[in-house]
Amino acid sequence: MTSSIAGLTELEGAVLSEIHHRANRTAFQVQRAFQRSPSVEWSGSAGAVYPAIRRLIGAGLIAATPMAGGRKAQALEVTSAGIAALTAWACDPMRAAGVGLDPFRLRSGIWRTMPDAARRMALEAVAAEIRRDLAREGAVDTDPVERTRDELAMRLQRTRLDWIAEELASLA
Amino acid sequence: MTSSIAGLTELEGAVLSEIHHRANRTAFQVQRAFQRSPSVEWSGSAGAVYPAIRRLIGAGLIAATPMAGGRKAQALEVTSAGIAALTAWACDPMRAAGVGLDPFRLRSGIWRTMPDAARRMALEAVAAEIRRDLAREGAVDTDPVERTRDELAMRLQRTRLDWIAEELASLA
DNA sequence: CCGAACATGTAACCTGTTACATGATTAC
DNA sequence: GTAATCATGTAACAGGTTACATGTTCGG
Repeated sequence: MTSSIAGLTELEGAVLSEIHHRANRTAFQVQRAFQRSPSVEWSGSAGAVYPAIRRLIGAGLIAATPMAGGRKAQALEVTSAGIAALTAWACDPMRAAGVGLDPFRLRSGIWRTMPDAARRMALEAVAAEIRRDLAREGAVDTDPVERTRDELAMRLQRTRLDWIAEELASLA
Repeated sequence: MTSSIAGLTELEGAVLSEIHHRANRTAFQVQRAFQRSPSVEWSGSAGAVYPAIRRLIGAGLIAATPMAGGRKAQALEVTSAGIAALTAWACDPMRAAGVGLDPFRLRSGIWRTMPDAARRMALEAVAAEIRRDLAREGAVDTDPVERTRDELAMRLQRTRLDWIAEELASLA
């Protein structure tokens, strides 16, 4: 119980999950996973990932052991304390049920204030972008954890498309 | 065109919208609106709102005029440049279509890795919290912009509830 | 041998958070 | 008069972003 971290941040939880549930054992692999994932909002910048991992190691939630081979790489592993923290973070109902930062939702009210022509154009542009996103997401991820996240992202996008369709219909 | 702000942040856009589309004319009213709104993720802290307004004034997107009466209050108004910036911000398809920071989505994959009993408990706790949120949101907002946002928040929560129901059904 | 990918980090900067400070006005 | 609300701000801190620095290893 060396943990000095009371509640994990979203990034810290995501990092723990990345190491524990997915095959990412080095800090670099964790960072790259964030960079490649199109659905995650963070940039996966080194200036965020490496300090986060250092914090987690300091708190005893991650253990780092030098890897065999010439590479400087350190093999990361989530400790039992880390698993407990990760579970607590993932299962906190208050945080899980939060709406989060939803750029679409934030803008939705504003679109309704716009004149019909501009509104229609804006809605159709966003719908096109969402369809592009859905097509991209069609490439199935091999990892079950990420696949589940993609699945929910697609549901969210379909919900948005439905809403846009209703808005456009109300304009016609 | 004194604007030194290239792209508005989410908070800056929300502040402009708050002043322009809703009746909030002073910095204090804007701040309070953020604090009261249960759906917005930011805390509506003075340390965020006041500097944001100062930036927007500096960029010429907001005009501030002293209000009549003893109060120190300044009446804020979105300038024409501000309206243009707000519209551009609201209608940028890339940003509007983004998934955002979704705590539920981030955790969804992790829940699937949990043993059935714990998973069921976690899912039901989150579902209960979502239902509580939906009940709260039932209180209809008088403002059309905020009401639209609430409506979308409720859709999102219902989508989540559906997903949880399917997950629980697959466990049975 | 050379470029791409691996691997780890640091520094300056920006923005949001909490917590505090200050004072005026209004309702009771 | 005194408590609540209005109104504006600052300071210390936390955390993420970009951009840079550094060196290794592997494939062609």
